[in-house]
Amino acid sequence: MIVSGSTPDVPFADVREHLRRAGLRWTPQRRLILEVLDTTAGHVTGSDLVERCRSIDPATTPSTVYRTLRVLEDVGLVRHAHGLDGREEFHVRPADEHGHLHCEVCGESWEIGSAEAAAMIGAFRRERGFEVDLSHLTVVGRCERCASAPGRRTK
Amino acid sequence: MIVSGSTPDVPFADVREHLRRAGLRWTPQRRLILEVLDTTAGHVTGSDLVERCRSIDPATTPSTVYRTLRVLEDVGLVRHAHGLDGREEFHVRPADEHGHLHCEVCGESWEIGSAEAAAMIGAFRRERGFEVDLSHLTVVGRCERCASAPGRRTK
DNA sequence: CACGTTATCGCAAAGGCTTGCAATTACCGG
DNA sequence: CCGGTAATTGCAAGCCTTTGCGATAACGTG
Repeated sequence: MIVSGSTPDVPFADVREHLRRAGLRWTPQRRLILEVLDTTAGHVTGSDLVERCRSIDPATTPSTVYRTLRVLEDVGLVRHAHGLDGREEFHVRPADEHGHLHCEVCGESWEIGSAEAAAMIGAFRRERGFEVDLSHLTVVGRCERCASAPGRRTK
Repeated sequence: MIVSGSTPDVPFADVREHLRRAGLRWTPQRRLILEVLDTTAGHVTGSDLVERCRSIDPATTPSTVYRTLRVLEDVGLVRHAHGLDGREEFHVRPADEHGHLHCEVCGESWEIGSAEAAAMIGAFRRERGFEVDLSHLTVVGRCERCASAPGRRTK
């Protein structure tokens, strides 16, 4: 659904280093997961990722995938946002973060660039000392096209 | 966790009318659910609601509760937002909508009033024709206190 | 290169939520 | 107040995700 920009190559050597520094290990499972994540344009849900990994290595286990996603996220290599239904959607951490705009009627989504978000982020920082996590931001509502017509939930 | 304002009384007669107009029915199960929802300060997750309803009527069934929540939301009597983990949190539709701010470190949350959100909502409307759904808005990041210290995920 | 420590894996079970389907019952009309 | 139609309910089964636990295997050391 979301088709974002490039496909940044993740230097596995660096990843391994990243993990090692945190006392973590570099395993074939983690490598596969990261590889698939990296190959994927846009975002993936946990179950999608499990499926994709399985198509490469049928032995892939859900628990390992989900746990690995957390580990990679803790280390800062991966990020997640939430889809329209609240499910987590993962992606390799991009150079410049962005949030998402979801139309609750047609289900389409758009990216919110950091420039566009600057004003609101600044406002929360200024008035609350709150540091907004842009890549985690999901704004739901109705897009221009759907805003005119009535109706609710498509999904 | 969230303890919002008043406990608005829902006039059941009106609700019944609301439903009837949409060709829907007023059943004891729906009444119980709405009653519990109305009695609850702040937001509830689906499973919380099931539990609360069960403490009143042990015969309460999850599927009915979840389905009823959707129906009530479609009719406009109930709304939901997303917690830190993405789970839906329901509440009787308040007179004035508000969004939420969640600190991903300490887990605390605050309300974003419509006045405070006006600028950002206006910006999306102006620049994208996008109509933001404030009561569905969940902004995640780090609160003032937690922003200084490092660390990730508390939960 | 073998060994020990301990992070990680795979499994199984459980919790949260959704969905198909047959039985029930709210509601309208007579 | 009775009967018929269609919305709802309850159940069972299923998907998604998390978690405890024993077995496995990275990785650093000797």
